[in-house]
Amino acid sequence: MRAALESAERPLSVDELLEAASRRVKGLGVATVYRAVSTLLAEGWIDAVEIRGEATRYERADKGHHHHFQCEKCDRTFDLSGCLDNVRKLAPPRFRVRQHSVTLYGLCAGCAS
Amino acid sequence: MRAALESAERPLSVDELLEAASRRVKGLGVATVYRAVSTLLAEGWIDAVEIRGEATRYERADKGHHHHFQCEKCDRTFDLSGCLDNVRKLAPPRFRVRQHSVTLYGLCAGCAS
DNA sequence: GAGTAAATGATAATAGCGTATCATTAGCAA
DNA sequence: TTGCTAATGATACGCTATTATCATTTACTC
Repeated sequence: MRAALESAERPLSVDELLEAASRRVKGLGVATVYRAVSTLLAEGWIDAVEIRGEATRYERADKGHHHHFQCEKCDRTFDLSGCLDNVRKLAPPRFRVRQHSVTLYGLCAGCAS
Repeated sequence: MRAALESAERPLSVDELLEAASRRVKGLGVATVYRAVSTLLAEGWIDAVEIRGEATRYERADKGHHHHFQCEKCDRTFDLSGCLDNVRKLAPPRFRVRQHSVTLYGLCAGCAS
């Protein structure tokens, strides 16, 4: 399970994780994946990536602050590197910003060609 | 229904819409709200605002391009004006960006005080 | 007012995602 | 092997948001 997440270069959903991990271990069930995910989340080894209308994905927690790209065709989520420095400035006065998310939607390199 | 959305200064969820519209018309049911929302969406009079883990909100479609702020305390969604000009640059080469969303989370002016 | 078609509201049904249950299996010490 | 505990997988269940159903009401025409 860890290996699957470790080698994935993008956040994986429970289904993707199940499929990836099944290649190594046969006859894996969803329950086990959910259990592993809970544990890894509690450990802080992975973070949840939530995208509107999508199943939650999970990725290694040691990546720095970054955002995501959602492919509208293959439905996969990719990491984007970096961030925008002036995001917080969008907030009206007196609003306290604690976090933010930037998500791009479109076609990934594979689907765009 | 239209009046409720027209006078709201922020996107409303179906529940909020039901409550707001009920003040004008008595004994309104959820089904009617959902039906109205479908119609208005089809007409293009409103747009859906989807935020991770939140029920879909709806707002007038004639506002320009903008983003949203989600209050973590009162659970209301607010409009932010403007956008960041270099958002698309976050995408890796060969990725085709079709749209993007920027959402800030934190405390709104009311809840921050 | 009578007749008819469309709109409404209460609620059952569905769908997607995640959790709980529980019998079975795997691991492992003696 | 035997016995025992923890982990696993199949699946039932639950929750939330939305849609479908259908009897009833409303609106409107004659």
